[in-house]
Amino acid sequence: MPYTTNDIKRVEEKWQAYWAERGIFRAIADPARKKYYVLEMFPYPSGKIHMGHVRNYTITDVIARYKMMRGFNVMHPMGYDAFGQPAENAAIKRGVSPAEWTARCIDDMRSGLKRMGFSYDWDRELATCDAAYYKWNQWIFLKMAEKGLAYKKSSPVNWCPSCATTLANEEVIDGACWRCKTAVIQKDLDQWYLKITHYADELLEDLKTLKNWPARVVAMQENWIGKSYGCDIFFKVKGGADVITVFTTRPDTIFGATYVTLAPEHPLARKLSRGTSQEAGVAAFLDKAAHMSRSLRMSGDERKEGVFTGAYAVNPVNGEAIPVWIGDYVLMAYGTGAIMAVPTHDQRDFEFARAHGLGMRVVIEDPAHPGLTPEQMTAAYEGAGSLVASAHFDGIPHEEAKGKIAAWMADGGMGRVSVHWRLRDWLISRQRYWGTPIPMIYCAACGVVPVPYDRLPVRLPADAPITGEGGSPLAKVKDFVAVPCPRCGAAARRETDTMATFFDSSWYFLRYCSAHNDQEVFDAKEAAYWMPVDQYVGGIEHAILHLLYSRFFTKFLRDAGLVAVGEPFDRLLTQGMVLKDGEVMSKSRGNIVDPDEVIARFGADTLRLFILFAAPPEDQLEWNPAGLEGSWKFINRLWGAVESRYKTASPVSDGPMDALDKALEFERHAAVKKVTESMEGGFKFNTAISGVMILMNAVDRYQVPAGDMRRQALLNDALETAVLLLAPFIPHAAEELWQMMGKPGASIAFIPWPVYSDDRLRTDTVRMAAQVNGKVRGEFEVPRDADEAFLRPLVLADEGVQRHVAGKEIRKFIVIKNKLVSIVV
RNA sequence: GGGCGAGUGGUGGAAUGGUAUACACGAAGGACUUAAAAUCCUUUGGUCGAAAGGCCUUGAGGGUUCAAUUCCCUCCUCGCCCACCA
Repeated sequence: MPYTTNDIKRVEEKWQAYWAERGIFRAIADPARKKYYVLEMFPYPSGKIHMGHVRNYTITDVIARYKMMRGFNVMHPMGYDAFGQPAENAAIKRGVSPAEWTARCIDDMRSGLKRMGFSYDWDRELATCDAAYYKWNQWIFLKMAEKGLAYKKSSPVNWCPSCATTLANEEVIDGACWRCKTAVIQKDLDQWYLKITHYADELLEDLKTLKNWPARVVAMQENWIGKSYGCDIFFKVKGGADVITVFTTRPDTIFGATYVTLAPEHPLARKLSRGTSQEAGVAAFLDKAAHMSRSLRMSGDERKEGVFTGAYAVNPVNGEAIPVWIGDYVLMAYGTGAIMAVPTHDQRDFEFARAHGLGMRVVIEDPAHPGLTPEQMTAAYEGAGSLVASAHFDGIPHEEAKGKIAAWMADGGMGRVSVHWRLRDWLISRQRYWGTPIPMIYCAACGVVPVPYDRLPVRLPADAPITGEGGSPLAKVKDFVAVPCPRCGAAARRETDTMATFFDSSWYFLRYCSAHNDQEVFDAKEAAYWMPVDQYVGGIEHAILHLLYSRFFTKFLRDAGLVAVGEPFDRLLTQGMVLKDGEVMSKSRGNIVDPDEVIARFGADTLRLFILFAAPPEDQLEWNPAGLEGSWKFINRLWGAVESRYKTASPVSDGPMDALDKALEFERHAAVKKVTESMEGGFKFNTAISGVMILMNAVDRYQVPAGDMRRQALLNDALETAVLLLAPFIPHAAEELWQMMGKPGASIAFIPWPVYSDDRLRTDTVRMAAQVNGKVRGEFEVPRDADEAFLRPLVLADEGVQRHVAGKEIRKFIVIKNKLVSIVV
């Protein structure tokens, strides 16, 4: 009678095969039906699925199945983000080709996913390493190049010496490679970029429309895009023609500028020192800075390194000549690579000035310390105040002064209002093998020539030597490199770098709409129906990179006329991590639990139920073997109840319901309401499941005398409702139980979601509490909607209430209908 | 340094102004059993009390309110993200 391990295996395999054979979850665009596109972040196939995947995809699967029952035409696809470095590492370590290794990992993952019973439309399965997919990466790249949004330039790039490749800014974490943690250094290279900054304003503005994204993800993207309003101010170099343009967000402090600082990479840094006594010192400093890794240079805390150039710059607002320094705390890549230093009102400038004995002048008065002199200061004053020592701007509050001074400088040609962004263009060239070849050709006569569209894909050669040491493996494949120029026919050579893999994942959600179209990047009609993704689910670690790039690609493809929407993901849910013993479950920590072992013992339904019940989806989830057994026990109880108490001989209700019947009906409707509201109000699966547990507790209490058809019918209803409500969570058991109940239909996934009626939840009497001075002193069973006239004598007669009211004056008697009365004495 | 979030029983968690601790796990006691497992029943925030009942309790302190886990202020702790971004 209990649901044994053998039952589980039999039932789960049976329904997985059934779903696959019947194509139950195949999605077909149908304009007559309302669509729902539910998507998880596709996995990198590095082996078998792990608990993080299981959690992510279980969440998505419940949403998909719930929406099916709500009548939506649901698309729920799956694929593999299959290019990337681990495949190359495997090639080096185990001598197996990346293609072969990846194919094997994909097979492992697919079978793991199938064992979980996910409702995928497997017909849409894709892998980014297939030429049928990456051909369209190349196509998109060429389209971007046509619009000037993909371009090549030489510039200092982040270089990981260990991976021997370039990294995007987004891939540099704390100055180190996001993958191997090696310190990243700066290196000049000729590389391909995507002009994401073209969309900076829109990427920022449209964040406001993403009302169903977690606020923190929106905030993170906002910070990342980093729009700053301020001024560019022109400082002429004394005794020369050069002009140093600085960027500041604090034009109100211009009268307090006591020196100018250049980034070490600034074009004037070396030039200005020439012929001065500082020349040798500057050269030494610049050499040192150039060879230092970014993380080392940025780790200087308060020890700000710098050197005087020997030159002076003229402050345009007062004609004062102030020294020009070079400082390692100024970044070439942000603003103009030069700043005006106001040590009294900027902590970094303050520290630099103190370290190098530079001048200071107070220009914003701290209301708490009027008349403060620089000598008395122990830190910069960055707060609010009015201007002093600032010519005719004295006395103006500093916020107001910003605009006034900016306008005044602009009028006088001293500066201009400006906006600077933190966001930089996206470097996509990688000196790697296992990625999409960049479809460009270099011809001595014609220059950089795109591969013609009709010659795509540029296939990745199977035989590149992968050593992991420096340079692009493709450069060593002669047959690949040598190519006639498409324009003049002369001997030319191919680009041998491949694309960053984030390129692949920036549009895969569009490819799913017509996954096997070999004529177009995707079918515009299909995309028009399915897009945007209604619900996207994935890890917070993709809050910036993947989501920002996907938004960028969607805007580009919209401008290219291929898709109507400008934002790809309507709702976003970031699921929490899976922990064990308080630490993130990971292979390197050696604290992983293998989903397959759990499935073998308890089944996929139990695993799903545990993961969903143990915590809300956004929260961290602590792995708990006892909780797992609890979930198994609950499925067992349900199984046992249906098996032993459900009667299929279609009993009909006869006679009016008594109090016990009404109580069961109440619980049944309450459960439907609770689960429905938990789903609609942000997918609170844990409370949804607890709602069904409460119903099952009521079922257990409900006795059906033999032959009592009315009660049997009500019990049947309750059990059917419980099975339906649980169908998205434990689909295998639900299908089996539904079948045991003799119910028709191809799958429980398409049985309409149960409805509840508020009438059934409205009881004749309600329990009310009585508070005296805010403390509960009594409880009453009273008729619904009882008013003060009814309640007052009743409540005041109560012994418990009397104890606290007797002999005191009743000041207030407040009735909150059907909830409580509050007495103040 | 900046931003965002969190802090509730032994544990995971519930409640978003109205009876704090739903639901589950764990624990204790009991039934069944030769025994164990499974299952079922009872109890389970702390504290004082024989009991009735009282007092305390949602990180700490204050405030608003008849009523605060929920709103406001101050502080503490933890987590995540960003960070010499001018």
